[in-house]
Amino acid sequence: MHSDVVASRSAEHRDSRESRNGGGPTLDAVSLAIIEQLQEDGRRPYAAIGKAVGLSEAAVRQRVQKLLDQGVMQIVAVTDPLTVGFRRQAMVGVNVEGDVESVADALAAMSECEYVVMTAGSFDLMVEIVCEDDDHLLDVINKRIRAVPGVRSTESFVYLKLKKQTYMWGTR
Amino acid sequence: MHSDVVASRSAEHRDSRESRNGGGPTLDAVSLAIIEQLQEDGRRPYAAIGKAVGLSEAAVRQRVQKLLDQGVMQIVAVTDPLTVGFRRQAMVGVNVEGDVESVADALAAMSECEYVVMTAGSFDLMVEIVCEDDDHLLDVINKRIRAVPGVRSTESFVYLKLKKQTYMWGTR
DNA sequence: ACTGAGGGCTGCGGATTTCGCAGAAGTGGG
DNA sequence: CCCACTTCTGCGAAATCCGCAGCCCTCAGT
Repeated sequence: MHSDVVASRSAEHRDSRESRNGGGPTLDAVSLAIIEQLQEDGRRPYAAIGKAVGLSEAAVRQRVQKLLDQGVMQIVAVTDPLTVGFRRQAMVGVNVEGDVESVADALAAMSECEYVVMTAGSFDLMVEIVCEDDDHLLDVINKRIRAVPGVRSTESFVYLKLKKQTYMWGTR
Repeated sequence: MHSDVVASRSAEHRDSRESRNGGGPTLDAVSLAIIEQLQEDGRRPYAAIGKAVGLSEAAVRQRVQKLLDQGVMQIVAVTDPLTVGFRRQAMVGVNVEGDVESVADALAAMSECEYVVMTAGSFDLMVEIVCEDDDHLLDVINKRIRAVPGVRSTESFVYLKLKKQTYMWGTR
């Protein structure tokens, strides 16, 4: 049933990942399998996960705790704020002059920013923001974000409808 | 400790939400409080949640189950794919001629699309895609997405570094 | 006003899961 | 070879999850 995962565990000490990113902890095939289990159901019991990946309940528990401590993953409830019904959302593309990373940090410090990513392309930064209402949204975009030193320009995309939201990569 | 939440539960039968979105179930203050608890820790025991929101363990369990069944929220493990180390990601802005929603559905059906949202602004759709490697990314953007009927043009923003990723709205 | 249906909450056992710890097994450095 | 370190296993105790029966409240219908 799960012999493939078990076999790969002892066969490979380290896989080829981790080489490109700067500082991420190494993940073996078993931890990946555990993460996939928890992507399907964040409350799945450790014993069930252990059966699926070929480990004891206690071992799964240790690895999950370490993954959480290291910040590799987090187990949380996610919702569509628009469905929940009380927020205005937008994606904002940002162009920066000077140090992009410091601007990204400044934006990430804002509580309204839920998602900040550095990109290649006609924007240097993409930022997802969540607001109370239209006034709040306007304030955040035109006052707060544009006020950050180094922000040259912004372009906003107000959310009309969220069509898909998954966290199942690696499971397909 | 939690008297504010308890008081508000009996004080208001329904709050003013749900009016703007098309079909989302109504959420009262207690369900919101439960969701906030699970946004902090998706594995928090029902009894602890009940103590925080002023409900019995069984009642919390019923509500959580209903929220999951209704699709209002999901409890999952989330990671930064770049930290995990084995994917290429990009945000793609899409312009559409004709029916935007049908194009959105077509893109949402693709397994590489993790996030699809209809927007107002210079893009009709924003799509986040997750790929194996650069070749896969190129293939998805230039062949698969552009091949969808109604797609007029696309613009890509390859992810360089994810700076922030939270699910804590409503908790601040 | 009475009644019956429906939804939601509580309390309570029994089954299951989580938790902490001690011991075993594998690994690398001195 | 031995020691320090890490990781896995097994197991009992404590906590949690789960299903169920009963109660309360609301709301239509008569």
